Amino acid sequence: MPTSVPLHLWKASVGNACTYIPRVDDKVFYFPAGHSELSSSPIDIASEEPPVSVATASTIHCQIVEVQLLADNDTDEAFYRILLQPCPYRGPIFKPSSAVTPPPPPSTMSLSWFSKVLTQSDAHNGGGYSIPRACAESLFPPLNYADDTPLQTLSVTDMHGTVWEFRHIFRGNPKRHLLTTGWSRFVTGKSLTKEDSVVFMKVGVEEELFVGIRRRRRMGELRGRGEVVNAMRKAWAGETFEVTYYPRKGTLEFIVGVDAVERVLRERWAPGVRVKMAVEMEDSRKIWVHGFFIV
Amino acid sequence: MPTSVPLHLWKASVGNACTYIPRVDDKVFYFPAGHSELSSSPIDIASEEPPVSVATASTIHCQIVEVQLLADNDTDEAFYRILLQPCPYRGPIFKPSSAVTPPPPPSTMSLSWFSKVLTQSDAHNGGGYSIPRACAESLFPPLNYADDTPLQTLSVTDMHGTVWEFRHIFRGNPKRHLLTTGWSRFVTGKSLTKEDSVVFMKVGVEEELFVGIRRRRRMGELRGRGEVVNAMRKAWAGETFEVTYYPRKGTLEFIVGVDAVERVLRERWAPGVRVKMAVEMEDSRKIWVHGFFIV
DNA sequence: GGAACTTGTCGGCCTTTCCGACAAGCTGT
DNA sequence: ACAGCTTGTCGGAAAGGCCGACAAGTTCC
Repeated sequence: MPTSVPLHLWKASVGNACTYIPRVDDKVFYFPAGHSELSSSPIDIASEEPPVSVATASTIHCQIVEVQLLADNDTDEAFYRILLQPCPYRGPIFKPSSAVTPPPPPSTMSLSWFSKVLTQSDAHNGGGYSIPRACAESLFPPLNYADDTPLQTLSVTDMHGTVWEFRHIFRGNPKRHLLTTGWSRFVTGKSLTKEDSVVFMKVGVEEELFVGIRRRRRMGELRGRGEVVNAMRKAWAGETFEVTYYPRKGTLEFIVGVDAVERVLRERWAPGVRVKMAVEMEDSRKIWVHGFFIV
Repeated sequence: MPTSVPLHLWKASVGNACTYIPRVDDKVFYFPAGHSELSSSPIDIASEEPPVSVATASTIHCQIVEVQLLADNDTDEAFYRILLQPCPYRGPIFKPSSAVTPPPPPSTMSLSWFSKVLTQSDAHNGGGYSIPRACAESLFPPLNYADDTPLQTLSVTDMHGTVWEFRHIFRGNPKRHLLTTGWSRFVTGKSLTKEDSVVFMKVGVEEELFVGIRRRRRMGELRGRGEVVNAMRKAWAGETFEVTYYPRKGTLEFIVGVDAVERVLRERWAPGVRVKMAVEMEDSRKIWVHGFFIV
């Protein structure tokens, strides 16, 4: 029932809220404890009936059997549903360091994207949307700035294939980019509120435009208690099990690629080690962060 | 490229603007003269180069090879495109009079429909649509008339599968049925103007609602000159040819079922014969017409 | 031919949303 | 710290569209 979403759109849609993107045949670690935190009602492993003997296993090594990258029908949010087969973990396989992190297969499809957290004004007031200048200039077709008030109509496709039209105008004093006509309909249609994020994406040479949504926070991110307990039981029994995960800022990831775990071990990272890393911000800028590795 | 439309919706959509609906294997008469009238620029058969020797043939008997019932992408209008194979006409086949007009195969799918020519107010003023009482009562789900101002939201699918939502309210003094919210968007979306017709249809036990459009008149009804001449040439040469026809009030039908022609002959109708016939009006009412058969 | 009913049009008014003014906040120097 | 740029919020104004009043047109007796 949920809409299947192509990989590149799915990635841009979740942004950096999801560090690991599942692929078929990948080896991963499943963290039951993390999973149980996302249950809609608390799971007390000790008192489950019949007992969940998984309690002592902090992680379960699995291979991914099937991957579905999807968009939620109600909220438009990108999420994944995967099938996992528990299998023995035989320790890290030695690879020459040059081959340790194979570069992702080069995408033949160009994609640029820009996300913005909706302000009060964007979400309700007046019915318009302030487009960050960088977004307008890097994603949308160029306006004719010779005109008095340059404007164009944008056709943007959402994750379900529905096309939305927006009037993009450059006006006011000082001049700024705005979405006017059509924006209000989008906001009500998608039930967007103040702190939700909207992601505009430009794909390929035809420069087709897409739009994704990251919700501020929602009850929906919790999975049914039965679903979670069921997955834990099956995982422990060694049976194939299914997991649904909504990537979201601040939501624990309980499926982690083996590579990532092993890299931590290999690099001998430990609390206190100084790190410097490039972080992609919500608004697409990159910043450097200096700090200490904590856990 | 145009959308394919199921038979029952197609029928309701054209209403009585099309007396003959093509079916594969049907025997029909093709009237080149009628076809040429619908060319975008006049066809002078005498001066066509190379010559169109079809001039003397007033009708060409054909069998239908292929039928496509379609909806125009731009205007939503129902039209058909058929493939015809010219074949010799061997005269009427004798049938016992009881079998002369076989009843159409009983449809397992119920369909009711109601059409209305848009008034000035419907098409522009105020943004609402006056629903004829009979339309509201026979097609739309029953309102709760105990309420002060009964209202409901209708989901209606157009010929391309797009769903439109309309607020249906029963208000005013005297009370009347109206479409308000959503109607204006439909009018602009479909570029409807004053004399266009809108057809609401209810299908099957689930009472799904559909909407079709009959345009008031449009240049588009004329076919390309080359297309028409080409069909005429091929027909005369006995080759399979293609014909596109937009049924419209007052547009000559140049494909006529053999049955219809033969019935005229059989009944010995001639100019001056008195007739009395049931005519289905645009607004779905039936009236009796007394008059004289003219041609 | 008259009463009852149906529905097209209109002006009023409420809601939506488009607009520039202004200023807060950020960036880069 | 300051100048210049970007963009969030606001009140005014225009447009869109919902409303009942009214009356023209129709149907049914």
